Amino acid sequence: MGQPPHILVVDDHAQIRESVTRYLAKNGMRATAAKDATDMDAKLAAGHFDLVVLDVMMPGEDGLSACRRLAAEGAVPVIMLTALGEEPDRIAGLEIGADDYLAKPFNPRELLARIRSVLRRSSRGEPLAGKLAGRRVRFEHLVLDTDRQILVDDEQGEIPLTDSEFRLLVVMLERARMVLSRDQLLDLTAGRTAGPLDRTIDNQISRLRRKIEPDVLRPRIIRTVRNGGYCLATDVEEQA
Amino acid sequence: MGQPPHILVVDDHAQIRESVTRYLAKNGMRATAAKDATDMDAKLAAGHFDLVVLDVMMPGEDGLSACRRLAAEGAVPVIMLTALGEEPDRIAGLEIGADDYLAKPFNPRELLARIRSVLRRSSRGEPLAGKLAGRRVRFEHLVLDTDRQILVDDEQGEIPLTDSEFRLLVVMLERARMVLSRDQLLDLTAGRTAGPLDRTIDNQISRLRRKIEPDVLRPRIIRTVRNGGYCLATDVEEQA
DNA sequence: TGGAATTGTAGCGGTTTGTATCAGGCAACC
DNA sequence: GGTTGCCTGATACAAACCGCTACAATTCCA
Repeated sequence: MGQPPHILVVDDHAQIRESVTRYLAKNGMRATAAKDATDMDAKLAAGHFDLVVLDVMMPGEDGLSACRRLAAEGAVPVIMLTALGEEPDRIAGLEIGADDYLAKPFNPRELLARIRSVLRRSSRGEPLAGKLAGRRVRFEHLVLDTDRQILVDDEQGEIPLTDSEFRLLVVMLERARMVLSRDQLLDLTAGRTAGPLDRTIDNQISRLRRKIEPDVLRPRIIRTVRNGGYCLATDVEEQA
Repeated sequence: MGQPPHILVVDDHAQIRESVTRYLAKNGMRATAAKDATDMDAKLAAGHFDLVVLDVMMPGEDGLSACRRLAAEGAVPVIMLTALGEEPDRIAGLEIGADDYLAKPFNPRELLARIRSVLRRSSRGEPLAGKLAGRRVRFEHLVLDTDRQILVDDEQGEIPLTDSEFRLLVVMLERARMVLSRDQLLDLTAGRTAGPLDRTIDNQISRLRRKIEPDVLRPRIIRTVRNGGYCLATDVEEQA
């Protein structure tokens, strides 16, 4: 793993969130906190995570229900935290698709060990193009072929994309019409966090625009949001 | 899962062996018992198992030691049974490479849930379950005959593969659409870890591409992921 | 044991990508 | 309306990465 793994901690108790994220950060991981299932969904959409630590008891959507959703999607492994410690609940957690669980109160060291264990198991690579792997999608006058990593222009034919152009485009297509900050884009495409003078994303956007915008001086597909980031301002539809 | 999973239960107490194997059999699994590490090795060599349930405390070779061996080999997932229930030991079990553990005395239903959880986890990333052996698979314009270690091109006929080309191709076919780092590939094909200037995998990819890519200059089947590794970007289907 | 095939190592060169820098544009404020 | 300051677009350059060839080491087999 080139980058330290990124963990999302979901718990409604602020104190637990903070102590856990701090402990994980101290032990060489990146940790982000979410306060409920809605927050979790937002964070998952906005960044890249290698594992989710999920509390069972939460206001709003239940932890078990949230876990079931994540497991069905299969994109990210889950460790459940249960305050009950009762067998039926513990078993329910596993049967629902959690990769592991831990009874509260727990030893942080043990949580860390379990996270490492689950990560080791699921350390095989992620799919290249995310949910778009193996598909072809159309937007405006272009069709992206994710297998061949090329764009097909309705008139001009094939346009090859470099790796970073391709990753950036895939990330934006998966989040069409959402405003994505440079930080988010850098996290999603390269899995790293930006330095203070980082113009990497600006540069890549510029290069990508040259390949997809009919009029580079007045970009329509990738719109700039001043002080916000960038936004793919077009509809995306799947192609047979 | 076509076949019911086959579980090997290793414990020196005859009573536990029997009750566990009986319980697993009643719940749709095949279960076999072994009374110590030596017996375990014999059973593993004689047949195929999907998971090993391993007691920590055993006469002869220690359970932790046996677990370390199995984990190093990486062929089969392990669930440890510990009579102690003490944290330090539990953590040691995970750090040694066990996929999960359970403290005695345990609820058989929970053991079953954990077995299912680990099996689900370890089968998720292996679409063909590593059991490409003895099968024939098709991808793009090629059919790989694993028995003869030969590719059959739809038009050009048979293409022989060297050992390392074959191993590399099998590993990638088993993980189609996943991005595999050079480290992972070297580990999976040769069982060793890469040095700092190791270009072995690049070289083997290059040689393999020459045999399978219609246009070597623009590879379509095995794609390079800059800073990531390689990815087999095509569907793989089993052939009768 | 000798020769052929296979596999690992070294190095060159092209491509891609991150960083630095400058120029233009938008907004706020006087 | 002009000016100032920040933000973004574009260019240039340097470093990193990867493909390929050539060669050395190893293995395999007769």
